[in-house]
Amino acid sequence: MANTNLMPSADTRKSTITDDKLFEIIELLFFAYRDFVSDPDEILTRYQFGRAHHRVLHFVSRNPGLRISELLDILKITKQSLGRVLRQLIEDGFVEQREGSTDRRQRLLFLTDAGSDLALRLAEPQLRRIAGALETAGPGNAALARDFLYSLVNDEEHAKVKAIIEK
Amino acid sequence: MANTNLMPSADTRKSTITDDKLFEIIELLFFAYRDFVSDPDEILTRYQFGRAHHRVLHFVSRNPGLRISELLDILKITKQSLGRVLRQLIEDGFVEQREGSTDRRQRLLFLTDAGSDLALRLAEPQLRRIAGALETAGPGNAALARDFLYSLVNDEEHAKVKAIIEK
DNA sequence: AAAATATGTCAATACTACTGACGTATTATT
DNA sequence: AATAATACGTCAGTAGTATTGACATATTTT
Repeated sequence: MANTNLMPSADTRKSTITDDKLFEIIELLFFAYRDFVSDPDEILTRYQFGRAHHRVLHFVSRNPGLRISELLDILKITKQSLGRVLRQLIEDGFVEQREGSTDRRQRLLFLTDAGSDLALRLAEPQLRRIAGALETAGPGNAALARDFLYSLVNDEEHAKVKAIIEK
Repeated sequence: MANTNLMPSADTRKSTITDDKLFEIIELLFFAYRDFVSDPDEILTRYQFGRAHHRVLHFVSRNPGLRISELLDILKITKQSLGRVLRQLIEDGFVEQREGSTDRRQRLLFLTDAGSDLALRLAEPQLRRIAGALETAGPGNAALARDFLYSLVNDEEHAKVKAIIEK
């Protein structure tokens, strides 16, 4: 399998941007994400929690009454993976489940007061980091950053993502 | 621990951007990264590899002759974690180690032809995704996206990251 | 009554990561 | 030449996240 020619050279791809510039952004996405999650990670270890717990706390915090199936679709993990994480959060008193009022099969998710507090403490360094980055990049660039990130998301997820982030 | 007041409200933080807009970007970073790594992940499973293998292939591909210690500093993982991943990549013929010419303690890392091929195949969907996002966002925004991501990186890492991405 | 939905749970497995310690080869310092 | 520092490898033990595939229950829809 010498050269399968899976990557056309820059001039055969209709793009004005060089591959070197694209590689820069690939690497910056790695570095940015690495540091972006490092602050919450540090807090989470004190609770014996990991990133999965953070994600649940975040999305339930932003969407009280979220259903299990919706959370699974957001996180793109399996029921089993979510199950253990959710059980720990409930046992430790950060998350509550309530029966759906119209559909009693549903287990709607809510944060307790302790859960809300923790979610805020986890969000705080990330909010600070992003606010700082947007100030460095200059005002008015929040929309550009948002549009760029949004375009990175799979097309078929766009509608769902839009519905989730716009509160 | 009712309200520890760890998050000042928007008006006490000197920022023109509302928290809601910042939360949008927090969530978009999650969704963008989730989908950004999904294509390579799918390829990697065929080799029984994971994301850590991808990262090694990527950074060695971009920096032939990289030292173990440099790679550890980039990935921010421990020697032990890197050790197993590297051993698998070497056993499977994707990575080679060579003694440093001036310092024989060093194990300089290089990709084999198979390793280069795999690195390219893994990079290809990510290059495409980013090129597409930058075209959607409009030309000239590559620099803005790059600056925004760069600002998200820890300040004390800026010099190192700059040196790595600018090839 | 049957089918579909929402959720929970089991066992087995694997990837990534950690801490802490110890060992070896090589180079730099005194 | 002896000592210290560096670069790397490796051991054991543990933990968090994730998977597949199967099976079970309660509830709602058809």
